[in-house]
Amino acid sequence: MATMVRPSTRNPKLDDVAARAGVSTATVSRFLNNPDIVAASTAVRIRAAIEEMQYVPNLLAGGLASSRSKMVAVLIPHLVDSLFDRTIETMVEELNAGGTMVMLALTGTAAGRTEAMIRAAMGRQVDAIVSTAPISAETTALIQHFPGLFVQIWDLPAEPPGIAVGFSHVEIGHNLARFIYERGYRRPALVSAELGRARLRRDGFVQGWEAHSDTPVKEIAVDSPSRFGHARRVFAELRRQPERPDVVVCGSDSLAQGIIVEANAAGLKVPDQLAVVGFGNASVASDMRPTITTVEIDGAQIAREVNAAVRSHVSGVAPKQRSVNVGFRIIARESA
Amino acid sequence: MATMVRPSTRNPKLDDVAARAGVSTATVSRFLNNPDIVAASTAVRIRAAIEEMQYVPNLLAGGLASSRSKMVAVLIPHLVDSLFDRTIETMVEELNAGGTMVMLALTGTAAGRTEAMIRAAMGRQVDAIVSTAPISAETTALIQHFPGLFVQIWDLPAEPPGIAVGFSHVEIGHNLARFIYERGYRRPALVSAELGRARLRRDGFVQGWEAHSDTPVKEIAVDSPSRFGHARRVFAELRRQPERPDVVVCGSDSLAQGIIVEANAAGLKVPDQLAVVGFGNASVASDMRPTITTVEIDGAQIAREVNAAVRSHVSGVAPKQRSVNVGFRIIARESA
DNA sequence: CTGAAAGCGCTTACAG
DNA sequence: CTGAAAGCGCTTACAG
Repeated sequence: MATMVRPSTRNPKLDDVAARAGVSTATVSRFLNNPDIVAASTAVRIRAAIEEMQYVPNLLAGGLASSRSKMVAVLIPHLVDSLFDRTIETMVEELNAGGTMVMLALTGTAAGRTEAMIRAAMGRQVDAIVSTAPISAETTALIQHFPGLFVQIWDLPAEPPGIAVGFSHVEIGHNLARFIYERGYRRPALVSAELGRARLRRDGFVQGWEAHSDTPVKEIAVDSPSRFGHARRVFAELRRQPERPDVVVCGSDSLAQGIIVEANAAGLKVPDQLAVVGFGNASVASDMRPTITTVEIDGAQIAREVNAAVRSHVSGVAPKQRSVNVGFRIIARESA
Repeated sequence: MATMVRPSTRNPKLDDVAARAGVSTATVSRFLNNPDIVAASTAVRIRAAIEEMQYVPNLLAGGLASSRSKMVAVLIPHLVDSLFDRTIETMVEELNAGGTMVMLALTGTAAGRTEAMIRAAMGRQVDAIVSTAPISAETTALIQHFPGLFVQIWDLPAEPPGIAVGFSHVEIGHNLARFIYERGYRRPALVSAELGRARLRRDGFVQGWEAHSDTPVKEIAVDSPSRFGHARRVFAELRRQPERPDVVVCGSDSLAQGIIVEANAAGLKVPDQLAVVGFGNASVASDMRPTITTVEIDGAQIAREVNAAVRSHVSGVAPKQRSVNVGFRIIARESA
């Protein structure tokens, strides 16, 4: 039953600062939110009072009164082995610098938790919700009641519930097929998760490949997300093929890295005896030996586009476009 | 100037639900926060009203009134290449499941931003602040005014400002030195960041090694955090040594992985010609070829201990202990 | 440029 | 088990 004893001096509030500075609470509030509209001499006194009292504004009260919480919710499936880490990092850093905090919600890969997390975010009156998850019909209905900005990222659905910042997964698959073909490879294996966007890239790849060649694409499924640990099983399966593939297109750079390690262990030269392509352009892609040919997604740019849209939404301006396509780039390196 | 037009039907609030259910707002509030104290028949009506109106409680208002925000702030230096990803993931998942959201704040490796982020968290009235950062004297003064629980993790300072959940970095270094020696290695190289906890592990290692051997430890500095990309330079420096080290102790598993790749590329067998030790027991440690000998930190357990402390703090019970030592474990695998 | 006052949407003693 | 009412700490038209 022991409760932590606290110093009896309660933390100062706006009234205390106002009293000390000899102004009204309204003026202190204005100083806090819009310093320019306060007289310079008044500002000096308020600033001093705040400093002396170590005043920290209660942003729950502020948010309630202004209906702007200075919080943004970000929904991702997982944190570990995530393709989104660079995007999240850039979003958080930039928003933090502007005084907005990020609520991180983990949805897992199964459906269901996404809606609960959206509710949790709405309950906190966040200014925006940024989600990597595809949105179901029921969830769309919920989002209609969300007064903030809903941003779907890493994808470009035809009719996003809010706005979208992403790229075309089908197009990536398509371009990868052409790239591989033009490099002279003729027996591709595709290692891919079977759901969501990985599926879209797979579809694009298979379609694209069929335009060039009659050789079927050898497909190997892994669970999502593609990771280093999948490599052993995948490589074993590759070796079992009667006609050995000459290139493996992977769902992530870490899986590609794993395949290279397995190939080395088996005495296969990459890319001469087996070429490898990754996805995401993680830092290992350029640091691995051999360096890994991959698809670059500019996660930081996605973050910047999102933040710009959030800022303009908060200041009452609707984003110019419904969808922002940040594109992608195939980076040819040593592994393929 | 175009602002998004919103449906005129404002979102329902507690009064609306109360009116619909034919009870007072107090009763709805009780139902929401403590369903058991409401009569079963009343509960049925309230539940129905909430469901029909798709009511989402405003937790900013709730937090202001109750001074419990159901938010916890987590401060880490970076998201990418972070040793903390498993800890954060477990914390977020568990807290989310209990209706608490996590505010993620990035502090960078330089000082200064930590205090700003603590202020930002305090302003949002978070129930707890969880930080991986060492705390300066001024920041400690600020924390005195924080009514929530302050938890320092991944370390065990003698006098934490709040509570601490972590382990001894010096002890890890010490035990690693003994482990290496007992395995028969005699010319260790230590690759480590020079600041913070990496520095503590380094000190423990060097001290521990001196108890066994007169051979000095070859030290190579990298910037924080240790990562795969450092391997090329580090390995080159290793090869330049007149007396080649027989084991490399790394600051992370991904750096260890990089050293193995470099060794392979140079035709050196791991562990026969060069042994490698990692840190953290990331999933690659067990998936790499050879598998990587490393130090396991149970990040998920740290998260569970933190969450338990937060829960008890919120229910008014002081945590039993000031410090929780979750320990560590050296896992011997193939690489050393 | 500044102040008095109403209001944001909840929670919680207090009384019954 | 329930209700009336005060209060949480801000913001913001409105008036000057």
